[in-house]
Amino acid sequence: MPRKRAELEREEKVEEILEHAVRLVRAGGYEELSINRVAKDLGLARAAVYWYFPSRADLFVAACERVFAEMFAGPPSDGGAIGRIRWGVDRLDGVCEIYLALQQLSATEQVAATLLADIHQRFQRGLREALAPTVEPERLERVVDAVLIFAEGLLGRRLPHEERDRHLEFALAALLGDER
Amino acid sequence: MPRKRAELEREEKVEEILEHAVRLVRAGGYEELSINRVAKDLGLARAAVYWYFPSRADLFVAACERVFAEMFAGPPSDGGAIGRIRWGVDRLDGVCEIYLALQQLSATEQVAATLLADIHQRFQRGLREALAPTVEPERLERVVDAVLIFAEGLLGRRLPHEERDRHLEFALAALLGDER
DNA sequence: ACCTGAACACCGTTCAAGT
DNA sequence: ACCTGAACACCGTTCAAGT
Repeated sequence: MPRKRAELEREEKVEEILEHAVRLVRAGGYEELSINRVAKDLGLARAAVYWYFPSRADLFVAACERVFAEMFAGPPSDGGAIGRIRWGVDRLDGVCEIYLALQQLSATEQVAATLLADIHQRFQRGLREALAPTVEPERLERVVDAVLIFAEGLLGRRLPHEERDRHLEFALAALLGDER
Repeated sequence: MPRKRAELEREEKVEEILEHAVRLVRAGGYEELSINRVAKDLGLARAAVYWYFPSRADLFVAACERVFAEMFAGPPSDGGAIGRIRWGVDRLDGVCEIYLALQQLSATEQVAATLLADIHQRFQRGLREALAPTVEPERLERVVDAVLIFAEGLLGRRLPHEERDRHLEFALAALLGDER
């Protein structure tokens, strides 16, 4: 379908705002992202931003969408199940503040809740793949959920890498059934 | 030690502010607690509040201290290990938003981090007591940590009571060793 | 010691007015 | 369609000035 020139220009502007929003969010989560800041940095009036994004929350969620898309775009790890999961938790830890902010926002903002549900599904798919060879089929779905919930719990702790790994390894051993 | 009249009056004022802060925090977490709101409701100038609490974060943490003290003051459950843990998660869920806000604040505010560490310790003590009869001593400490981390992960999900219990039960069965 | 009023430097959002 | 400037209703914090 052929695009009108006006549509292209609009998309460029959206792109410009979104890119800057991603930069701010990466730097300091939801707190650092303010409509005022975006407008000032881009040389716009504050109100102009609202022509492209209906609210701060919407802009944040749009930026999150980008951040998490890039996170999932990375190459899948090649280790065993535990190696892959550790790698996933590492990736998630890299956007820890953003994830927790999105989680918090999802309590009041539908867009945030929708994106979060989507992210959950993608993690669940990855976990299912990683764990399918090791876990009995009838336990698989519940183990997947449990691992994800535990990983989210770990995230909130903001532990040093090493300690985080210790907890993760222990929980995985228990959840995957530690008869080896 | 005998108290001076001035000291008593000061404590009464602190008490008044703190009580109102607790009310606001209970109603809507960190977001709902604003210095302006406290001042207006109590008929003070905004700046006056700073005579008793150095910042909004400090006032929030002081209010949290109250909320969690009351939470721990409740009667200990009488069920088995799993019953007691379920009961604890229930209590924690009752102050879910406050707990998550405190967790978030603990990333930047020392007072918050200190209180959170204290709360962790109290939960760990409770869990240790509940699990000591069921879990081998050398695994106990790590199981305690894992259960608490899992519970925190559950908290962030804001699931309906029933679904939360399902996940908790599954994780506990795995972590406590499900050979029964 | 305690409190006020004003100020500073921010917010998100709305809206009439311009181009 | 896109953008501005001003306005509204908030924030947290500081500080000189009062009692």
